[in-house]
Amino acid sequence: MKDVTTDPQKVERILHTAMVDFGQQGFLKTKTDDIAAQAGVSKGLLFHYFGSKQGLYIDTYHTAFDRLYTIVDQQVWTDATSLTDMVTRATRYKIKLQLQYPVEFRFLMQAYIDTPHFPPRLQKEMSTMMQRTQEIGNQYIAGMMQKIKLRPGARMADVLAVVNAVTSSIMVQAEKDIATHGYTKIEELESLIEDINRQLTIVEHGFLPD
Amino acid sequence: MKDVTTDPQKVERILHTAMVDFGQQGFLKTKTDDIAAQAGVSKGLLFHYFGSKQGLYIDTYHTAFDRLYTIVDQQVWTDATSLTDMVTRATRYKIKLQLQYPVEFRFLMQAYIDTPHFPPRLQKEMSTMMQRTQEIGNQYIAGMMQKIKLRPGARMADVLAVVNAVTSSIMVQAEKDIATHGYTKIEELESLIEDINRQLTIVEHGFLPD
Amino acid sequence: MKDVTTDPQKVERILHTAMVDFGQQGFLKTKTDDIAAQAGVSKGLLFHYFGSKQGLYIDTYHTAFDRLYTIVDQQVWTDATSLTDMVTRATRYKIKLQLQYPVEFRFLMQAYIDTPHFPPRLQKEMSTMMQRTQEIGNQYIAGMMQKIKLRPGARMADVLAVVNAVTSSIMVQAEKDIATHGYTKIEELESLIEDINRQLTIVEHGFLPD
Amino acid sequence: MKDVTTDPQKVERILHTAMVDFGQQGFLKTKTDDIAAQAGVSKGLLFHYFGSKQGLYIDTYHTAFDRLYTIVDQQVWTDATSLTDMVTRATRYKIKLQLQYPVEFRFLMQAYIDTPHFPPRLQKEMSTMMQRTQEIGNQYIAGMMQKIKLRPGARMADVLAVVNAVTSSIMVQAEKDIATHGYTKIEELESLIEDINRQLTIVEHGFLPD
DNA sequence: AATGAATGAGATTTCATTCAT
DNA sequence: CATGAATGAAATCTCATTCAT
Repeated sequence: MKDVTTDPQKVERILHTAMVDFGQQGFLKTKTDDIAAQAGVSKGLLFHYFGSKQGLYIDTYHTAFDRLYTIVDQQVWTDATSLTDMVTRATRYKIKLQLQYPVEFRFLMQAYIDTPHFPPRLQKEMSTMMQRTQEIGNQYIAGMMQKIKLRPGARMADVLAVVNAVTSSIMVQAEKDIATHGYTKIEELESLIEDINRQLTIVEHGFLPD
Repeated sequence: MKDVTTDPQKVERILHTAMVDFGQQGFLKTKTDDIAAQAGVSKGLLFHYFGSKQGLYIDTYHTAFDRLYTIVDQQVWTDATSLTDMVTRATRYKIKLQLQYPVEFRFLMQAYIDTPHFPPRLQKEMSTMMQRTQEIGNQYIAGMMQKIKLRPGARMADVLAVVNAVTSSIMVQAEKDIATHGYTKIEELESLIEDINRQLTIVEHGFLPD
Repeated sequence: MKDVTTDPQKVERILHTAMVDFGQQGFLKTKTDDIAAQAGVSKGLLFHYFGSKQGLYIDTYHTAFDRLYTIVDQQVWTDATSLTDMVTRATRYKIKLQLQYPVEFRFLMQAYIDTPHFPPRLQKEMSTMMQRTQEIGNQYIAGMMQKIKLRPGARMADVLAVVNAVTSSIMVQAEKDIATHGYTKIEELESLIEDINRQLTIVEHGFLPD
Repeated sequence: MKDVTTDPQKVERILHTAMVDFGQQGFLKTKTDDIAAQAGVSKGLLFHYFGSKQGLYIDTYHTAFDRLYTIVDQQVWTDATSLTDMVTRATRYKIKLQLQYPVEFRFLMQAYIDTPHFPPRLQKEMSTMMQRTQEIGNQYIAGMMQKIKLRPGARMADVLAVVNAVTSSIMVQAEKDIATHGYTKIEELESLIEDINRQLTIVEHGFLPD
């Protein structure tokens, strides 16, 4: 955002609207006219505050990112006793965040998917930031896994990949369920938590009989 | 396609170009001007044949879908001895298809991601078709799994979900590698096959020591 | 102009209108809407043909320049007997051109004046072309003056400067008269020719009594 | 300026900034935002004081005009012995003024050039004032020339025109040199004075051998 | 009097779609 | 059937001017 004096409420309204619209429709399909109208401000103000549509997108990204990643409480899962327990707890926590900040979550997932279709300048800027986000996520899981003792022949990188794959697919499912059924409470998604718990147990012990 | 007399070669060129462009840039960013120019036909013909940009997209989808799913040879993996072997073989076969039909593959993956951003009519039509595709994929894997005897406590649906998650993440990685490094031979992607083999072995036996 | 097929009549109408409007109002004040409307074409076509407002300006410049500088007939004055005769004839010829191509003349004079106010890219491009034009003009006059024998103490460069100054001021006056009174025939501007003739005679012989 | 109570310092700052910006970029390219920011006042005040951008331009013109033409010291050259001497001195004095009041000079020259591109109301108002300025300038020179005895056949009006043309072209050159090289002392422009001296000598005695 | 956030009319540019040939 | 020049609605962005404080 430029060094213009801004009305925090309007900024908030614009960013919120932008997050919703960009998150639902992606960058290209979202119209600045719509954002301004929905936020109850003039088109001019939007450009006065954010310079351009791309500038608004970037600021929206930072807002969503900061809101989510500054409140993450790592303590929730660091005292877990097993990987399954650990990742299950982390996922429950993540889904809670997703329920608490559905707009931010959706926007960030959308941003991740949309990046290749952005205008060049925006694409470049977003790619850099995406990478940073990716790395933060990996650090958390990598940290968790250092305590685990592996079965002979099982490589750490592969276990990480499997756990990541399972977790991602559950998070995508959570996103869909929230969007489709309008869930707002963690209880409504408890079955997903149970799913990941069982699935990770399979990854821990295998699905074949001994 | 409408009931107009068409020149098969031109239809083919248009559909191919559309598949490439839509697959690389998505629906909105792709310009009808570019498709017509690259296909060596007039823009008028494009609309004469396909009615609209959305109509062209739908026809392109059908073409890509049919080309891939009519040639799938299930025999390749149905005589496998273990799930890991089975899925690894299936994945290798899938990656071979991806190398043989990179344009169709890329388009379909892009279509899957893009669907929520389409204009309403297109979105509705695409969603239905997507679901059908999903189901076909699941049937294959489900078919494979019926022969497997599971460890007590492990549910079939969960094993299926884990295997799907692992396979998907590998396929996404394959897509990225192909796009980034321009791979054209299965040998260049053999390490990915080894990855999924090791990862599925972990899923079979677990990563914890007995 | 890009490699698009163009309707010569429409191109002609657009360029003519652009020349008139840019020449009267300068670059910034001229609106693409107006040009399109006056030329009887759609706004879209204008951009289809010329890419941008700046592109249209540059093409208009080339058109004006080429139309004027390809038809210049140097023979008119090269057989003159004295400098005064020579420059007077050249000026009459120039004013004739100005009457024949008032739009081109006005545009080019305006372009010369406007250059410093252009958008950066256009400014750069125009500056280069302006310089070229300047040089062509100087060559003509320099050519004329090589035959002249000067009074001791009078430098060629100074004579050139004085003649240039006198000629320029007459040309500016001609432009004003044409714009103000709507003159269309050389006869109506004959008094200006007489002015420059008398003024150059003064420059030849001085205004002081011997 | 309207009949509002005004803070003289702020008025001064606004007018100075306006003079610089209008002089450098012309009327249209200059933004009221920039003027207000550079003058350290609010945009509101600018409109409160001057009513509109056009109003500000007109007031700026008056200010520049008054500042230059009220301090002109005619004594400097009225005791000259010859026209060349007289005009050379006057030009040196004028260039000194230009160095002392570069902003006012540049603005007035720019205003002279820009006039035809102004919005109608401004254009009308400016034209009138321009004429007045022209006339004042002419009076000075005309005054100088009354003492001169002309060669038979040479008309006063023509001599005046030639001298004006030569002087103008030198003043334009001075403006360019100052802008380009950032000259601030009369010594740095002494060569221009010599130029006009030699050129006027040519006008006095002619460039042809007797 | 003074502010500067806010406005919205208006400018340039894009591109799916049409239609005369 | 085939063309591609032409259209104009719609999008992004600018900036003089206003007005609540």
